[in-house]
Amino acid sequence: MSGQGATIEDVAQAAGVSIMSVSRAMRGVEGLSPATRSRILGIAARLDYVPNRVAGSLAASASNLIGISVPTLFDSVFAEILDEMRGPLLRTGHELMIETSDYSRRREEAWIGRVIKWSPAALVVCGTDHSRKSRERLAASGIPTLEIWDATDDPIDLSVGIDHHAAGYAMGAHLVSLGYRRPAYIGTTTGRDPRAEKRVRGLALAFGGAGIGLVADRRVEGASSFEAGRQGCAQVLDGAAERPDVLCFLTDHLAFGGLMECTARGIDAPDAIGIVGFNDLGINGVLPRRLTTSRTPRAQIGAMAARMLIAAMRGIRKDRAVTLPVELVPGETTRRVG
Amino acid sequence: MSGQGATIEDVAQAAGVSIMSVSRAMRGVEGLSPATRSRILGIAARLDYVPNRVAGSLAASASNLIGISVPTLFDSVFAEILDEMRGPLLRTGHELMIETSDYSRRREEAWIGRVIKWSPAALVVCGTDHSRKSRERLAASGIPTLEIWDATDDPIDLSVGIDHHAAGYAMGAHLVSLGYRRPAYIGTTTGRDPRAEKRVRGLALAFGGAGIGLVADRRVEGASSFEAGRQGCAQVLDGAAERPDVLCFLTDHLAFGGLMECTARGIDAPDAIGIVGFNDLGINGVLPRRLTTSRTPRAQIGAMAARMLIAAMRGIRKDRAVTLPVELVPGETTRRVG
DNA sequence: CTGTTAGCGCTTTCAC
DNA sequence: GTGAAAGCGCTAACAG
Repeated sequence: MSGQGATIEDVAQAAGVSIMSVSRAMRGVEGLSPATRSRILGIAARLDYVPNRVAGSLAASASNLIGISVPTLFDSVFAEILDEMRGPLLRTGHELMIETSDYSRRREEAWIGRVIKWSPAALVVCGTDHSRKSRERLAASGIPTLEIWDATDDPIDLSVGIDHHAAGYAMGAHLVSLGYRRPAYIGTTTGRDPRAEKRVRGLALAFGGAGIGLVADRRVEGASSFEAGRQGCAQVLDGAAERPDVLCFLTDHLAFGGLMECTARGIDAPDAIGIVGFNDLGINGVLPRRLTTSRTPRAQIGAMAARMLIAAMRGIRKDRAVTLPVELVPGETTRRVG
Repeated sequence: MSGQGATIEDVAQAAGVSIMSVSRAMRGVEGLSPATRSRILGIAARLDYVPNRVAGSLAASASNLIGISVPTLFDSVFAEILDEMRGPLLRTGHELMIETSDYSRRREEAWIGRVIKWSPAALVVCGTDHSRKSRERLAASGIPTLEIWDATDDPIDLSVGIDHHAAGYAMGAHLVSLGYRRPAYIGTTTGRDPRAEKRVRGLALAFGGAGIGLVADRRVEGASSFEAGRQGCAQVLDGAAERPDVLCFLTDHLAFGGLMECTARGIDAPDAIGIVGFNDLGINGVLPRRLTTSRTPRAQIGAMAARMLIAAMRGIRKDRAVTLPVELVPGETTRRVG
């Protein structure tokens, strides 16, 4: 039971028209005199009639649903992207169905199988790293599909994101130029995060170009990102044969945790060690010494994603693969050394 | 088009049975010999058949959807609650449809109107502050409805949350007992957050009992919670006729922003001023001086919410209104004064 | 501009 | 244990 809501039939009867006229009036499609249209709409409103989208979706083999899969809601990056997409998509009459995959391709694949049966108007997945079956299903579905957050030249359908490898490389090159020679990386073990791996590889490549390898590559799990960063930092400081001269963290929140650990040990940043984050998250705006980080365009990705999706649902595909720039933000947790 | 997925008819044909048998097999209902059941399931798997839930929902006037409305995804509190609910609910075959209301009763009401037409298996809304129409619709729908985060004696149907007023009062009483006499409150202007208002009233009541009023009640908007806290703190320090001796923030993230502002001004906590947060968020685990805060049971709320929902969908309603305890956590940003 | 006829893919109900 | 018939509430396609 969906409550005792009025059906299209009730409205048709009350208005003295056929249900098709009500259908047309509700959907705002052509072929109805303005007079009857407004009369029907008035009666529908009076009857508190809300069209049953389940029936509508089945009949039309199409729904107003937009399925969105993100790895997690804990990372504010995805919350920001989602929030930016929501407005435009809601305004065009869509409904969002959000899934979290926990960085699991298997879970993503299972979700695609389920959500596709809702005949969604569009699908959004995170990154470019999907199971073969997922890719096939998405490609064969004919449903507008958008890959967000990661950039690619060869999207399943559409994509908008940043070049994580380039971002990592840019930071590495920056640190090399500052004179850092013993870099360490600290991330998390939460599932596989292909974007993070790309950044590490970019970072390592830049250092490698100067003949330098990572002195540590630590993955930890913590109760929170902050805690993971703190623990990872502790482990690297305790464990590495060589004391790193710069610690590169998965995100700003990990970096802050690491910074707290260094401070607790009397290791001052940037004097005794460099600290680097990623994303330029909100916390960075209030720190006495801003983190050296990379500013990612989350809001633009979200806005662009909505725009591309809405266009694609109208059959318009202009830029299929959009790469947005990442801005390296030198902060006060690194300095010129050596 | 929902892709060229197999339909129930395809499976029936391949198995040489009627579609009813396939339907029974897929849903795992009684009335089918184990042999044919497993044969059908095998063929369905081979054909990659995924039942069309739109058709199923329409036919049964019931879906596996669970609609959930939270104010925002930016507040990690809701991300935590959602994450805890997701597992059990997914395991029982449900699909989550998450909406954010931006703390707007109007948006919540509109969403209820829409989601109800999906014949959801259950509905989750945040808090107890809904429009009259929302309450009526939910009550009349016959759909299991759960109000989370706020506690109430008189739920629409079910509720699980914390007593925000009591939490505010407890903190106020604690601060009074420590000797604080010039409390200020700093929150945000984001829509109306009835839970936050309850906490402030509880706080004010506790101080009022000692003949003390709030010297400031500041609401600010910032790019982030951290930034809002910093700005609110700056405004209170600049604006208040009397310098407050303790700053009570909406959440830990605002408190951290405020703490940074105080530090920047050379106002040390807890020596020169007290700082109080709410929720005991992850950041508090890595601070050199832990914030005095209130630990809210987000995970338990989520777990309990899922449990209550699953039971209710089976027609079982034991505890209709659950109130979980909040733990006051004295930190190192307050001290005995006066 | 408006209405009629067929379904969408599944589940309910009732036979067998 | 299994199947046939009759919809769920709506929209596509066509007729007038």
